[in-house]
Amino acid sequence: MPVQLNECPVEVVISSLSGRWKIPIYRYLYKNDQPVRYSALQRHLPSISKKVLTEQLRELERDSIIERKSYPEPRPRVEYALTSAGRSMIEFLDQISEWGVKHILSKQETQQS
Amino acid sequence: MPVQLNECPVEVVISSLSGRWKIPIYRYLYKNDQPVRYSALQRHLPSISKKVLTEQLRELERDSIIERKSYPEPRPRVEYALTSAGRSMIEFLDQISEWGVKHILSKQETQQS
DNA sequence: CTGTATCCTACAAGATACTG
DNA sequence: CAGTATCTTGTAGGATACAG
Repeated sequence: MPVQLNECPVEVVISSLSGRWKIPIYRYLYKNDQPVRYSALQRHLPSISKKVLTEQLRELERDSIIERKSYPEPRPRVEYALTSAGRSMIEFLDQISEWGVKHILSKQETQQS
Repeated sequence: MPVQLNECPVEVVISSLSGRWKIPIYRYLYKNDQPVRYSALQRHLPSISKKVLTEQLRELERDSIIERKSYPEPRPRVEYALTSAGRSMIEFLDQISEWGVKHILSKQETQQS
């Protein structure tokens, strides 16, 4: 039986987390635990350009991991936050982290910086 | 505090699973539960080229997810299998799958094929 | 402040041919 | 059988300038 192109939920989820800045964005939103402004993300990720930041945010939004709220006030303001689905990813992310610490960091003991 | 470039184990693990064919390869090795020949992988993933297959295998090997054993017999033979670290990924992969089924597939109910 | 619009580069992935 | 070696292409990501 040949491979089924993207019927596999694991592939879909992995690829939705695969952008260069997606995990850092996720971590920041998760840690803050409240809506965060575009400019705050920009400040927190100093080496990201606006184009790329917007792209990564749009993709996370398309994948229902974050949500975007716009307040077109005198001073325009946009806030991003994890959806409840996004927040619930923490369970497997924690397990991934644990796996990584166990199997990656332990291999680097013998390396010099 | 700015982002730490790849001190984050989650980023490392996600990116080690991010290749186009890595999850399909993983799934095949996991399902078979025994060493699998290069040619068997090729047959199972009909649309992959040898160059790409070899690349993906080398990366999975570098990341200690699979191991390669070569038997330079009359008819050369190479077998790939999950390492025990690789096999232990199944725990979070299962959780990812569960998350995906719950949050992705359920959104597609309203789509037509 | 929160974005687009362009342009550019690097690299992942594919097609195809050749090899020990 | 299990790969390299080349060449090509698509796309992610970055630099920079402009805009509502």
